[in-house]
Amino acid sequence: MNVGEAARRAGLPIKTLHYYEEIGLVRPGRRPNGYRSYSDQDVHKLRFLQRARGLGFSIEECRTLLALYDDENRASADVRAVAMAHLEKVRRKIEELKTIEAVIDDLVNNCQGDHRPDCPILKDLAGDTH
Amino acid sequence: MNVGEAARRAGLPIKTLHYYEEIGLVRPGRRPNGYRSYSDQDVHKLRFLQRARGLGFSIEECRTLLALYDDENRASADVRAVAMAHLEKVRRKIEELKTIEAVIDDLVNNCQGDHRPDCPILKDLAGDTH
DNA sequence: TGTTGACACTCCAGTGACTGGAGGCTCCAT
DNA sequence: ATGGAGCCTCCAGTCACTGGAGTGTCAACA
Repeated sequence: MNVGEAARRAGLPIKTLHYYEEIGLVRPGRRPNGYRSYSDQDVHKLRFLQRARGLGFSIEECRTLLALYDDENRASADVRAVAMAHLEKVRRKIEELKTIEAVIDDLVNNCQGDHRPDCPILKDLAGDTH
Repeated sequence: MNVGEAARRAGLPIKTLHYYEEIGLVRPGRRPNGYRSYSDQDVHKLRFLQRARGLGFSIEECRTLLALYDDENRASADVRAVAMAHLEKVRRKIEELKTIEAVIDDLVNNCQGDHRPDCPILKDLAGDTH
C-alpha cells in the first residue's frame, strides 16, 4: 500500500513515515513510479513504533525493541531491561516535575494577582528570598 | 566581569551566556579587546533565568517574565497568569507520565525477564493483546 | 623578552524527532 | 484534456543549547 494508507493504519503522519525510512527503522519497498510500497509487516512495525513512542521510548530504544522483536533467540530479560531503564527515567521525571509543581503552586498562591506591581513570583525568581 | 566569572556566578555554562546574548535575553557590554563585559545587573538577570529555566519556563516565557520584572507598572496578575499557565502544563505532563508509568510498570511486572524469548512486553507493543 | 597556560573570541555543525513548505510528478475520474 | 488528490525530493526550521575548530588576548613566570 501507499504511504498515505500506511500512515492512516499506523496512526502516524506521513512525514514520520518518511523520517522512519530515512533513519532506517522501517524501509518500505518502492514501486516503479517511485512511490513507497508498505507491506502489512511494515505497517505492523509502524504500529509497534507508534505504541512504543507513545510510551516515551526514544527512537534508539525503539530500534533496540524492534530488533529484539525480530530476534527469535532473544531473552525476555533483555526486553525487560530496556523497559525497566525507561521506567526509571519516567519515574525520575515525575519526581522532578512534582517538585517543580510544588514550587510554582506555592508561588502562585502567594501572589495577589491584581493590578499592582508587587509580585512574590518575580521576587523569588530574582532571588530576593528575604 | 568576563564571561567566565559571570557564568560561574549565575550557575550557567559559558555557551549558554553566548546563546542568551545571541537571542537578546541578556546583552553584556564589550571591552575594547572584544571580550564581553557583564554588569552585576546582567548577572542578576542571568540568575533569574537560571531559576526560571530550572522551573521549566520556556525561553519565551522567561523573556516575558524578565520584561515584567523590568516593568515598574506591571500588574502582578500578568505574572501570575504566566506562572499558572505553566503550572497547568506541568500538571498535564505529570498526569501523562503517570499513565505511562502505570502501563510500563504493568508490562515489566508481567515479563519473566529470563533467557527465553517469550515476552509480554513485545506482545503488547506489537498489539497482540489477546 | 619569551613562553606558557588559562581564558576569550567567532563560526559552524549537531542534537531529537519530527514538521512545514516549495516545486514538481503521477494517477484517476470526469 | 483537465482537475484534484496524492506522491516525490530537498531544504529549512523547531528548542535550547552543546561541541569543536581555529584563532586571539592576557597575566605571570623564567
